[in-house]
Amino acid sequence: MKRLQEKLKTKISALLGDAYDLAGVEWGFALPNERKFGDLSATLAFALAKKAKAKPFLLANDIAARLQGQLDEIEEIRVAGGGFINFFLRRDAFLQAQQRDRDQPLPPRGEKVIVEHTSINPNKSAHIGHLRNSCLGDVLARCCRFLGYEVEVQNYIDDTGIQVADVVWGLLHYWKMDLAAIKEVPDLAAMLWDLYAEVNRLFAGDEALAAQRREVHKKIEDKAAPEYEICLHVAQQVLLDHIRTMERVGIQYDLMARESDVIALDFFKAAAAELTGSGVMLPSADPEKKGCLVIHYEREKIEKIIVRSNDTITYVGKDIAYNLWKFDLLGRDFHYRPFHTYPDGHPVYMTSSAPAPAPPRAFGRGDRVYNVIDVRQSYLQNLIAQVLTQLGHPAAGANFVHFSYEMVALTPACVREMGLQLEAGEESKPYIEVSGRKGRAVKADDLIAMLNEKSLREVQARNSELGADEALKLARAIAVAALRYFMVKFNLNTVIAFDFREALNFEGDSGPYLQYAMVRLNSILRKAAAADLEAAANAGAMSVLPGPEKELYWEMLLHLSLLETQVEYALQNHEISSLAAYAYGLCQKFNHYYHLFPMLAEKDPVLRALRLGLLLLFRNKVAKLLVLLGIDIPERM
RNA sequence: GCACCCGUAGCUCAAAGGAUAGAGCAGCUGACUUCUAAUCAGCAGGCUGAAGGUUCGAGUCCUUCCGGGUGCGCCA
Repeated sequence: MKRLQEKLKTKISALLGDAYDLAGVEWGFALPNERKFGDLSATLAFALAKKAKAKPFLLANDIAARLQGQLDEIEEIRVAGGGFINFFLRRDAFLQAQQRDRDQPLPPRGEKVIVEHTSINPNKSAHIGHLRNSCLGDVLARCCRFLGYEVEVQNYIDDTGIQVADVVWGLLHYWKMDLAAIKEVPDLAAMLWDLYAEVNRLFAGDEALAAQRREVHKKIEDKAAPEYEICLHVAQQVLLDHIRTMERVGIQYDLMARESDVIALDFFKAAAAELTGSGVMLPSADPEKKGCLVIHYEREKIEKIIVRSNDTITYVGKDIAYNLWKFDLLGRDFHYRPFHTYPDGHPVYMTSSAPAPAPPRAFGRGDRVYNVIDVRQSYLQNLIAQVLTQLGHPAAGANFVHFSYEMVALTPACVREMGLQLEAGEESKPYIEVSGRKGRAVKADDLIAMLNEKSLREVQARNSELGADEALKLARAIAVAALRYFMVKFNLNTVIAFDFREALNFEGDSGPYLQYAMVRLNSILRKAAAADLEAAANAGAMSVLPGPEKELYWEMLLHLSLLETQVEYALQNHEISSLAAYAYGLCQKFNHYYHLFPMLAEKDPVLRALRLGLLLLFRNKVAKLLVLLGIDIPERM
């Protein structure tokens, strides 16, 4: 469909070139929401009318008359709605083209995209807020791959920050554990979840304890025993826990980039030379920030401290260096070591500061960078984009994308439901932000467990003859679909006020609905094959279909043809949710069609072949779409 | 104070400046002896927070106001 639209636009521009001055006129095609307005609608007359100060309706009529009969793909052109030029496609030709081209992959783009997502502090289990991040990032990466980009997924591990020191202090001085005892803990991340919340409560009211925490942080930075070893162990174990959690929902990484390596390899020193040399980073003129090096943030006219008066580097400073590296603009590289291998054989590498054999593929060197980070970090992300441009890298500045999304929050009712305390004044709030620090969040593993449990009950109720292992496997696939769909179905700037009932929904606008449609469709195609009713990829001419069915058939065909366009739209407009909506709409259309027209029982072989041919095309397109959403299609449901 | 986001059906959300603002959930009717009812068909539910403006056309863009949220630290 995308190629067809481009082709038509070129032809139309050529045909009208003599009569109209199209230079600078912005116009395009849209799919009218009702088929009576045609298959493609052009707003050309409106755009032209604005420029020529003429009546859109008259212009549209003239244009339509000039184009009539000139375009091979078009059956008819009509003018409606005061100036819309509506095109009706030649349906049989379109059907044949769709069936012919359905397995053509998109050509490689020759560009590398780096997607950073997840990036959870390695000091506690992941929660639902992190799941939104990872699901969005994962679908984003899959879309880029689908569109022909080389994709590298990075997960940034802040293993040196104060939050890790928090739990190290807690383990060592509050729970009085030593390294050996800590290594014995089976589910460290979940245990630290509670510890992290508890120590933060303690620190809040006690300056002496807070000082102890800073002391622990300093010992970690100085690599002092046993703090440093405990820190390393904690960060590694928690990271493995995160990897396990995300793997459960089908999310994988290529590279774990550690902040400790950014520091150890002096990345900032290289960045600082550039920043100072170009005058982007300056000593602060503010007496309160005496001795600090700052960058002026133009958008809000404030200064951001990059180097503190004690010469230590702030988080932004490290992040600037790291992002320069992503674009290969730093002149330095990490070392790399294999870290983990997924069951499917996919390896994950970890950065390292110690020299190591070169990995089989080069990391970094991105042409475009997506940082999937919630909207609350916009200020810092915008600052980084500004700095890239100021350092003389406008291309990098333009290709540095903060893939920003709103937070996941809990409703006060949800907080109470979990047996947690509400603070003063929170009862009347619409929602309360999730916080690992306060221990106020739904743990990712807990939510997945609830989904698995509910899913298993549903599976057993419907498939009593299924073995326990099979049922469990099926239940998990359904749970993952429900979770992933829920996490991406909202617009990015919609705050998700988390609700157990909605997250656990398997009906209607949900992941399992999509799976169910595909399972049903596959079942029909399986039975068709068994009954020697060959489903032909080239099923004939749809013009032989009777009226109402023809319209439904066409509706599905037309929308199926939009897959590539939809993925490009989702990427360009940062609306992953539009893909979920697209998938849902397609499956709704299929279910509707299914209930009206029999496939296997149809006696007329011509009709049957047409219907089965549509199912083949549907399976082809929607299977690709569900891969993008990370939703598996089970054998049965 | 400065910057950003949101306000649409009872609830949760869609709507790519376009044609009659759509879904799901909840409610009510109906459809399994027929390709899987995790489905489908139907009913009901709306002055898109308010007022101005721009436009052939505004839920969408601009201005102001009202109501909510977030960010702005020598934390990360």
